[in-house]
Formats: sequence, C-alpha cells, structure tokens
Amino acid sequence: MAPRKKQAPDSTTTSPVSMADLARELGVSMTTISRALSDHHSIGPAMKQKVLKLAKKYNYQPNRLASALRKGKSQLLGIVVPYIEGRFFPSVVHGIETAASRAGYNVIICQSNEDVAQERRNLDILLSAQVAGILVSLSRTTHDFRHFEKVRSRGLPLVFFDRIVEGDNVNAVVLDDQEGGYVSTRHLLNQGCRRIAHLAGPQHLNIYKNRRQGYLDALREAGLPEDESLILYSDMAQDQGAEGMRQLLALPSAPDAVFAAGDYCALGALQEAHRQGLRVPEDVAIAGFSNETFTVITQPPITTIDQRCEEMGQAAVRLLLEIIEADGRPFTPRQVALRPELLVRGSSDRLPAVPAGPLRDPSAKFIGTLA
Amino acid sequence: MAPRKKQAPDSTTTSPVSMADLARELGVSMTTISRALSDHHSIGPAMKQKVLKLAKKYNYQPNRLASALRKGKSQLLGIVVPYIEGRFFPSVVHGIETAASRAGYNVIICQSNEDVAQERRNLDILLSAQVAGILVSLSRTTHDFRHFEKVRSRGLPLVFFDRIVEGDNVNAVVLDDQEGGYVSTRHLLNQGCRRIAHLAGPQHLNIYKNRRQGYLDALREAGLPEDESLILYSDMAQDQGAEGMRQLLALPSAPDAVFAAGDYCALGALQEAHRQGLRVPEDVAIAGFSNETFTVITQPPITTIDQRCEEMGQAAVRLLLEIIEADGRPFTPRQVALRPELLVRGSSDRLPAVPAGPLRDPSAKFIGTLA
DNA sequence: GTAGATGGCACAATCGATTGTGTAAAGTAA
DNA sequence: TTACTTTACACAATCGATTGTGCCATCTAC
Repeated sequence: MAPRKKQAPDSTTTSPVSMADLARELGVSMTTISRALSDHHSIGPAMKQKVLKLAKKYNYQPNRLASALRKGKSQLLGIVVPYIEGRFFPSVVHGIETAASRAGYNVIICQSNEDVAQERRNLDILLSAQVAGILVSLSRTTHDFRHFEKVRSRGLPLVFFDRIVEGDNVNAVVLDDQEGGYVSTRHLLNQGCRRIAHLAGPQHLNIYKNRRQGYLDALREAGLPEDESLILYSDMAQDQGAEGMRQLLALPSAPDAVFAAGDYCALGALQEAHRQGLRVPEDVAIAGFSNETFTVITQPPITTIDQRCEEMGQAAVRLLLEIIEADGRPFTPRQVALRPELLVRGSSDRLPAVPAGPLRDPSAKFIGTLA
Repeated sequence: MAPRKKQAPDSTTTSPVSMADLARELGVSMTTISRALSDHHSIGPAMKQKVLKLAKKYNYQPNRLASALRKGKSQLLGIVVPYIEGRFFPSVVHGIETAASRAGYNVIICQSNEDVAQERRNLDILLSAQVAGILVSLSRTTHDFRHFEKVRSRGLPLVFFDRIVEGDNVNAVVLDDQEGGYVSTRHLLNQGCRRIAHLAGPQHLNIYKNRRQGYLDALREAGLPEDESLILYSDMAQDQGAEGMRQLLALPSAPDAVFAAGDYCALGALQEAHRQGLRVPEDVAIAGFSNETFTVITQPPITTIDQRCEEMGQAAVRLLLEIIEADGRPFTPRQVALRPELLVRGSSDRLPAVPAGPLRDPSAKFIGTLA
C-alpha cells in the first residue's frame, strides 16, 4: 500500500525525513514538531531548541506538497506568457522570478504559444496545481476572456502584464507607451530637430496608438503643427523602416528627425539613411523603441526607449503579492503604468558633449550596459 | 479547523469540486470515482460514463497536490539556470517547457544568479517541492558538486545541460563545440580561404578550447599548417574582436578569413575591417559563433554557428524523461552532444550564387528566420 | 488553601487523491 | 447444483503537514 518503502531497495538512495521521523526520535508528537518549527507560542523554548537541532542534524526539509495541501495554498506562482523568446518576455520572467523568489515563492511557467486554447489549458493546469496566484500576458489570439472568470471565481489573485485585458476591474501592469512617445519626441526636439517624422505601427494595437499619441503630445506642447504627411504607418519590420525612410527623404521638405515606434523599424531607417549618404544624427536624427539588444551595436548606436522589462515583472509580482496578502478581503483592482526610460545614444545625440543640462536625460547613464 | 469553508463568505467565489463531491452526488465511493477517471479495469463501462459525464459537468479538476502527495511524485520538473536573459538560456528554457508540457509535465524555474549558494538553495526548494526530476545548468561559481549528491541520494533524476559536471557518471546534454569549430573552418576553406585566423576565447573554458580544436582539425585535414601567429586569445568582447582584427591585418601576411569563437568578437572584427576599408567577405571572410540575434542585421550579416538552444532543451527533457521512466531501475548515465548548425551568411559567402553544390551547407536555408 | 490563569504538549480530524484488500453479485464451468 | 472466476464496487489506510481542542501541571493571586 505504501507507494514507497522507507528503506529503498537501492541502498544508496534514502528517503527524506518527515516530521513523523523527528517526532519518533524525540518521543514527542508531530504537533510539537510542527509547532516548534513554525515557532508557535505553545512550545517551550527548550523543546524548540531540541527540535531545531534535530531538524538541522537530519537536514529536514518540509514536504511542500503536504503543507500546501493542508493549507489550501502553495508557495507557487503561475506565469502564462505567449512564449519565452526574444528580449522582452525572458526579461520580464527574469524580473518575476527574482521578485517572487525573494518573497519566498517559486514560479511555474507556461507558454501559450499565442494560442487561446493553450492559454486556457495552462490556466486549468495552474488551478489544479493550487498556485497562490497567476500572472498573465495574453496570447495574440485571445479575444474572449471568459476563461479568466474561472480563475476569479476560485478567488485566485490574477495580474496581467504587458498584454492585458483592458478595463478598470482588472489588475494590470503595463509600460506607459504614450509617455514613451512623448519623452522620445521631446528629446528630439531638445536636440534642435523641428521636422520630426514618425514611423508608426498598426493603430489597432494600443501600444502603437499610444506611442503615436505621445509623439503628437510633444509636438503640440512645442507648438509644432501636426503634419500627417510625416507619419507613415507599417508593421514595423526592418525593411518597412527602410522604405519609410525612403519616402520621407523624397518629401519636398525632408524631416530632420525620425521617431520610429520600434527598433527594427528604426534600424531599417538608419541603414537607408546611410545608403543615401546622410549622416546620422547630423542630417537626420533617429530614435527607436524597445531597447532591442542590437541597438547598442549599430553605428551609431540607436537612441531608444527601454521597456523596463525587469521592473514590469517585479511590479507585477508586487501587485500580485498585495492581492494575495489581502487574502480574500475586497481588493480594489489597480492598473500600473511604468515610466519608460529614454536611452540617448549616438543616433540622436547632436548636442556638444559635457554640459549635462537639465534637459539631458539622466537615464543616459545606462548607455552601453547591455551585455 | 477547516482552513477553507466550502461556502466562501464572498458568495461570488466558489471552491473547486473534489472527488468526494462527485462521489456524494453519484452515491458511490471515492474509490469508484478515482478509478473511473483513471480508467481502471475494475470499474464498469456504465459507471465510467456516468462519472466522466459528471466530471465534465462540474468541470472537475483533480488536485495535483493531493495526487502528488499520495503518489510521492509530482508532475513538475525543476530547472536551475544561472539566469533567464540573453539569447541562450531563454531559448533553452523555451525548448524545455515545450517538450515537458508535451509530456504532461510543468516546469518550475529557478535562477542561481551565478551563485553556488543560491544554486544549493534552489535544489533544496525543488526537492521539497517533490519535483519528478531536475535540469541544471551550473552557475559560474560552482566548483564543488556535493550539493548534487543530495539529489542523487533521493533517487531524483538529474540532467545537466550546457554548463555541466564533467564525467561519464552524469547525464548531460551539450553542444559539440569542436564540431562547430570544425564545420565553420571547413566552410571558410570551401570558400577558397587559405590563411584562416582564429579569434579564440579563454582556453580554460571547455567551449573555447573545443572550438579551437575543431578549427585546428579542419586545418590539419586540409593539409594546412598550424600557425600560432594566426590565433589570438581574448575574452571575446566586441572591442577585443576589433583589436584582434587590427593585429591580424598588421601581420606581414594578413589572413583572408577570420573564425571568431564568439559573435560579439566577430562583430568587432567586422567593424574594424570596414574601418580599414576592407571588403567583407571579398578581402576577408568572417565567421562567428552562437547565432546572436544581431548577426542577421549587420551588413553583411555574419556567418555563425547556431547553438541549437531549443533542441538542447528538448534533448535534456527527453533524457530526463527516460530516467524518470526507468523509475529507479539502474540507468546508465549518458552524455549527449548536439550537432551544431552552420548558418552561412554574407560575411563569408564568396562563391557565386545558385549552384547549390554538396558543400554548400543546407542549413543556410535558416538565414534570416530570426524575428 | 482554593480558584483561576497560564504554559506545554498530545489527540485526532483534516486537506484530496490513491490503492491493497475485502466482498457481494453475476457469470462460467463441471 | 456446486464450485470457481470474474466483475464491480466499497472500506479504510495512507502520503506529510496543520490546527482546534482538550488536558495536566505549574504558577499566581487572594
């Protein structure tokens, strides 16, 4: 009946010691062991010492399964991401794992592969694993959100990040894309640029819509006109960036700066500018978005917006832990928007060096720290 | 006494249905439910149907904790990696998660942050979480391997990948770096290069030693002399690649090709060649190693060796599952070496196009697939 | 000296699923 | 019809930790 024997047939393997073993050895009850280990007040200091010493001696490790089963909650957090590749998601996961582990939690990670069905299955698995909370970045094919209702009805803390369910009744952490577009454009203005073009992304995606809005905000604030002929829309691929730059340079009055809503697009623009013999940033300044790894190795390196991947993960965990600690008590859902970070690099840095004026973004100190 | 009430105070949250609930509803025992769900032979087909239907109706999800506790093994695999960043580890983790999930396992992921102490703690946590097996890539500071003895003594399947414990009594999956150095150099030879330099890495690290050895193997096979003046050692950073190229080009007889043991180093070399007005690959061909993301966006794109990250993850899982399925029966440890994949790109492609001769590596079809 | 308080520990139920054994009823063979 | 299988299910122990309650002993107070 016992699934394992206390004395394994292979004599080189040993089974872990349980509280029962410790209790037997000390001639006390398991209650005493359990309470001694969790520093319960009803156990005397002498007994506590004895138990602790014995636990050390046998290198006792509590069985988390048993504990979680009894308590109804494990020390596990579930993550559901579309995939673990590229620069963004791995970094966020890194942030999540770091923050979670610091708080005594471990993470079990699932990929949806951009597939709603898989996303649903992942949620079921996490539920059956009795995780203490779930962090989700939606798959691209998720348009129906009913499967999250099951999570909510179990009373399980749920936080979305980056790709979120819109609305103010969910907990979510995102990057403030509008602010990103704003500071980026503002920076180009500070560099003396006055005709700033924008290579925009698909406007049905919030991130691109918001980046464009930030761009417009900065222009308006500077008293510059909103010129639609300077805004080109595409899917943000590298060659589309090149094509966009070609079109911009063919304009009667070419721009003196380009703010691309994505780094690959910015890269294409940079390469096209070079092909046409233009100097960057002297003739045309360029700024991208996302802080892709390659932006530091181009010549010149590309000014971009860091998406605070790590911070996003940490913020998501903080929020999740808050909800967990609320422990069922009503918790007002919250949406967190992270301040993007402008990384000024060669592709846009036209001012004479040194005089670190107040306009020069302090975050520039991060230039080149990418491994 | 009950940690949770069946009827939560917050009426919008409901507790999950258990086998006991199903049993009560059908008026049978939990035994019947359990066995019906696991398709046990001692349950009649009629009853099985009834149970299955009811389970669907209530959307029953077995409590994995309880199951794992009873069976002594969970459906979880543990991963310990130095960190989840860059290109390599995320991709391997991606491969691991994909393969594991296909086999019905989920992964709990831990970072050692290159710290042995943290690595030790991670192992303890995974042990106490009762994982079914552990996948490890060693931290850089791990020189003492005793903590893995604890894993072994528990009879827990253990597989190392990439950064492994050397020896034939461990299970491990690595890239065949020597083969990588060989095919890379061989490719350069096939392109007509005859003076092939090597930008080598620290020789106390196995990967670099092996890449260098593969390079030498190819030269020897081609009947070319081993010329130490063409081998420069460094830490493989970008600027060291540039410096290396400077030194090489200053030689009385400059090389017509450079095989760098790392992509960043190759990048530096490429940039330096351009600075000196050389054409790549016509004047000097360049090949790197690791298939970093940026290698496809340089001009020309850099020929490199793909490290088969995903396959490494999958191979590691396959091996781990084999050991798990051996279920304690003696299993002879195995070391797997993955065949690297040469990606021929512009930095070394000097032959006229089209005639896809047998020497032209077929893996070239992967060029440009990086998102 | 007795009542009440406090300290220190054990009993036993419990979380939810699994499984060896027991036991009826139904089916088969002789 | 008797005996022996097979089918179909229930009983109850079990995995390991947690926790409400009960109990005894010692201690304080009046």
